[in-house]
Amino acid sequence: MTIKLANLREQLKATTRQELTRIGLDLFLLHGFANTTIDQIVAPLGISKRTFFRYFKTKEDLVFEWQTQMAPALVLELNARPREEAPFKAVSETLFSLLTRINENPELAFALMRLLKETPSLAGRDMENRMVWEQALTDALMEREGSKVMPRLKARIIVGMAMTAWTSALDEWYAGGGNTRLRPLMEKAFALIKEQE
Amino acid sequence: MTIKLANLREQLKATTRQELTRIGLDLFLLHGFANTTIDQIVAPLGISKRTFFRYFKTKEDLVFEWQTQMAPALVLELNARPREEAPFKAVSETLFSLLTRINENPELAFALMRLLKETPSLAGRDMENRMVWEQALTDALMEREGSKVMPRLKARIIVGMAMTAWTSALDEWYAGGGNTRLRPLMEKAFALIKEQE
DNA sequence: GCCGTATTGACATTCAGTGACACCAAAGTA
DNA sequence: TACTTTGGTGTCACTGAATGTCAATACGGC
Repeated sequence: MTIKLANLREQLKATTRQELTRIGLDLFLLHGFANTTIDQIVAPLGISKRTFFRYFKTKEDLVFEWQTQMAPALVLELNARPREEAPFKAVSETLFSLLTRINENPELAFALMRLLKETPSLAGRDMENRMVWEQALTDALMEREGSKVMPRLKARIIVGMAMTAWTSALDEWYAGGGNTRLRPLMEKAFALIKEQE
Repeated sequence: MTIKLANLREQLKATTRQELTRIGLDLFLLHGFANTTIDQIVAPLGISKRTFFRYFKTKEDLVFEWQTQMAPALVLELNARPREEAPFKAVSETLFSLLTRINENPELAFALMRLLKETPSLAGRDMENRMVWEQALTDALMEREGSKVMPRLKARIIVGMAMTAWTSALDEWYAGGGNTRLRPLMEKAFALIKEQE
């Protein structure tokens, strides 16, 4: 995930952006999302509130940086799956690849989920982003299989089922305090989908 | 859906509330959600902006009145299903009961969907509300079957699959301009879920 | 060092949402 | 009927997110 830094300007921009997300998330997790003002976020960096909005369109965007970058990455992942793999299997494996990301820093993932759960507006944005994922994966799946054998409704449903497993397992993990291992839960969830009579 | 009107005060409140949603939706559909201010909504009724927020916590709440009332209604519907019905079937039929509501006024349903599609923040809230439905139905399903045979993860997945069918069919219906009949689409979507190998 | 362009800060403005307080009409009481 | 209590409302003032404008500044190429 390294970004090419053309020049000094880009470097500064990148670090500022990074610092803003770091400080912002810290403050959100500490005092809550609504109780944190933009002024509080920019103060430590000594930049103006106006500048903040040149980095992020909204306060919420700061929380979802990683998530919005995810959709294209998922599509790449899906396209990289072997051609002969069954549709549901391919989509499932694609989502499984996200697991490694979470396992890199489970505490952060858990903290973020807490933030989402206790801030309804953020939960809404979260759902909205998942819809973007679903949309992207649906399109990619149709592309992959050809819209003859895989009409939109069917693709949507296959993707939706995989996402259901993903979401259910993640929620279950969160409900358990984030202590249980996530992978076995995921596997169980995906297995439950398949055995559905 | 008739509400007991205890006294004059309640009557006035009810009609004001009704008028606010009617005018608000009209304006939203006409000029877009963001382009409509609270002042524009309250002006025709001659009430103050402050009063609006005594009826609705946020501007968004005005759009989702009916949807938020839906969760308890769905639970009742699910509880009314015959005991011997298979879990997935029972949940599916529960969601199917929503169809009649939509068919009462398809134009409004379509217009509302258009509003959701063209207003990301509303789409987020929509998803969030669906999560509330899912949560409620999951709890109800566990209750119904007993948490021994129906642990939370399993219940969540059954409900999630049914919701996937519901959502996919609805999206498909919207994509088709709302012209096709919704019920056959729904039936096809639910069938696709079951035949998932 | 000089210049064109991108980035930023300062300032002003709009609008959602909240808090405080006074006011009035409906509901309850005698 | 008159009196009190209560709920709903309007007014005013305020916070904070978000956006537009414009002048100042810093970067990169020359």
